[in-house]
Amino acid sequence: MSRSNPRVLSTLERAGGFASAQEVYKLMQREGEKIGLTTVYRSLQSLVNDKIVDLLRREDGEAIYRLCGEHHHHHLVCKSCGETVEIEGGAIEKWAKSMAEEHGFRDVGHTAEIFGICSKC
Amino acid sequence: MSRSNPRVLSTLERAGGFASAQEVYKLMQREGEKIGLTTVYRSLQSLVNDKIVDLLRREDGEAIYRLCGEHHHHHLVCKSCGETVEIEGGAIEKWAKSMAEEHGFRDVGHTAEIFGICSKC
DNA sequence: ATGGAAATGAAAATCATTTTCATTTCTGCT
DNA sequence: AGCAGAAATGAAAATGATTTTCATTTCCAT
Ligand SMILES: [Zn+2]
Ligand SMILES: [Zn+2]
Ligand SMILES: [Zn+2]
Ligand SMILES: [Zn+2]
Repeated sequence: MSRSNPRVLSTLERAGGFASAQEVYKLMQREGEKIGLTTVYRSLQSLVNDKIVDLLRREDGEAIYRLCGEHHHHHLVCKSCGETVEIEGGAIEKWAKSMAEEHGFRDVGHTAEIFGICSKC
Repeated sequence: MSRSNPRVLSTLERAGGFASAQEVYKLMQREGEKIGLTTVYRSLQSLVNDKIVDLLRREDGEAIYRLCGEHHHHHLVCKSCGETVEIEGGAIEKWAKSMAEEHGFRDVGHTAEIFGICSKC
């Protein structure tokens, strides 16, 4: 396992904490950083392992990486500008738990995201 | 736009209503059906457009297609065998709506899935 | 039957991601 | 400083799903 190259994390931050590997790579190129695409991929993977960033998927399946607080939470995302608000999911947590119990499922997790258009857009 | 080849839908049903394009294709091959991979892709896309199947993503980003009732609902999925239960999301609907309002978002939608291990597994 | 539209599928193209592997950089030790 | 092994790096090739191209076939209405 390789450690994350700190410039990758820093670039992801600069990108608004929300970008694909290809985007991070292109951004670093434009800014004159000398780095290989492979290292960008490896660093982002490593950040995901360390739970420093979330890995999710665009509609087309491309992986996007998002900087992320440490506790369990959900997101409210602007479909237009990408602005992301971390929100608490109290109601979801209970819903997931009760639904799982009702149907006899164990070891349950869940995903929940809200997306729309933010007030600025 | 092309119409969906009915044998594709029928195969997806036979697969348990849950498969990737590649899997549907391989299954049809094994069963001696004469069909091209391109047609399988086109048919599945068309079924998604018509909202007859859901399109979601495996962890690795591969698209999987799932037969699906017609009204808005959520899913409880077994990570082991893939068994899927359609569930109502009353609590989620309210949560999503209130969170969105609270942060000034409009045109909001949401996704929510619960996954765990079913009682059989 | 006939002409145009829709469907089909083989092959090539695309594109994100992973793998390979040789080279470079780092680290601890003498 | 000098050296050895470990870790990091990145260019190029490989992979694999999905899309595009395009020529051919099937349908359908007249
Ligand atoms: Zn916005
Ligand atoms: Zn939650
Ligand atoms: Zn199961
Ligand atoms: Zn809902």
